[in-house]
Amino acid sequence: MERKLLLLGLLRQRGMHGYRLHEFIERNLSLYTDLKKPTAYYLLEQMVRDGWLTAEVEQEGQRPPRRVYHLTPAGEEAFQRLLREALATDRPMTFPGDIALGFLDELPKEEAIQLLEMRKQALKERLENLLRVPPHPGSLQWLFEHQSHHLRSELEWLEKLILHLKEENP
Amino acid sequence: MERKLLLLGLLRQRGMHGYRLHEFIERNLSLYTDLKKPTAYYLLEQMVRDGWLTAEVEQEGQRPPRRVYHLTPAGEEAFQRLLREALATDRPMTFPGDIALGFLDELPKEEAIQLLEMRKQALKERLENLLRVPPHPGSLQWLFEHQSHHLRSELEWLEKLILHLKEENP
DNA sequence: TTTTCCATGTAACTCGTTACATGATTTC
DNA sequence: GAAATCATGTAACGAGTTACATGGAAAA
Repeated sequence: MERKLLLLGLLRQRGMHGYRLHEFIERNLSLYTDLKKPTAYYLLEQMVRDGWLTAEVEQEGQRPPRRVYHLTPAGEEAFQRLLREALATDRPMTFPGDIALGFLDELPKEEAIQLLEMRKQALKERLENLLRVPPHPGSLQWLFEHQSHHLRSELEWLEKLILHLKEENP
Repeated sequence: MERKLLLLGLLRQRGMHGYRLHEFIERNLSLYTDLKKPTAYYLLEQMVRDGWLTAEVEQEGQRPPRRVYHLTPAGEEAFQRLLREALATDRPMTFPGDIALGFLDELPKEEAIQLLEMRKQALKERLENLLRVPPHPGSLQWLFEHQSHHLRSELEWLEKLILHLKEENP
């Protein structure tokens, strides 16, 4: 549903065709969501079938025809509903990389530390890359803020874990 | 792959049949992973086909027969490989609930704050529930530590966001 | 002139879930 | 006698991905 919220929110600001939409998301929001091209086209057509969007074909010169999407009143309603729902909902998150932590004691401590240092290094680079991104307009900046808060917090946690392993009695 | 790592890691400690395995995961690890029953059975059979596990049928009295799984040398190798890989890998995470933050400014500020307060309340309860869990043995405790670190960090962030919205000039 | 861009899609597949089937056995 | 437990699975479905198809136009 979050993906539909995203598409609706962007189309609400101005009508677009699928290609532009996907391009915009790739360029500006790839850090916060990953919406593949076929998925985007599929969801758009689904929302047309559900009466949330209209699609008019438009052609410029000899370029390929475009299907330009706009919100219907039902689409606007859906957007309002999905937005409120998403904001008010706390979603339990499960970290896929975490299961391995449960078997940390199966490795020699030296090696465990070394592997975690590799993870830390990659995480650090990801954070640095994120901080290089120019600021987003308006509320989009909150996505950035949340992401960077999370990365900093993860880094902090990893450092604490590594330190703890190092200081443990052998 | 994380699911297979989990199954391998548990079976390595002692052989088990699918039902017990799933039961154990449900009881002790449901906060950190969700592995449905049919998925467990499916993955186990897949690993038998791949030569990672052996399965011997065992029957106690008139109870239903059990397929008891044990690691083969190839299974042990796979476990070692998957464990190292998972520990060293930093996985970019995307928060599904976040997209809505990008449209925060589409709502009256009062309502936005109110919705986020609801999210905060749910998050708080989730944290409190987690803290009520008795400690896990050995490395499993790290799963708990990471989860609770993350929840505290999320709560902190949400509080900062709400505060910022409240203090913004109208 | 070959590559990249524009623009839309389909087909096949993977991973995982839900709902259901089976049948004995212990518990209420 | 009814319900929950033990134990294994299948079938159908859903969301999303990858790889591919098409074909003209612009750019290198």
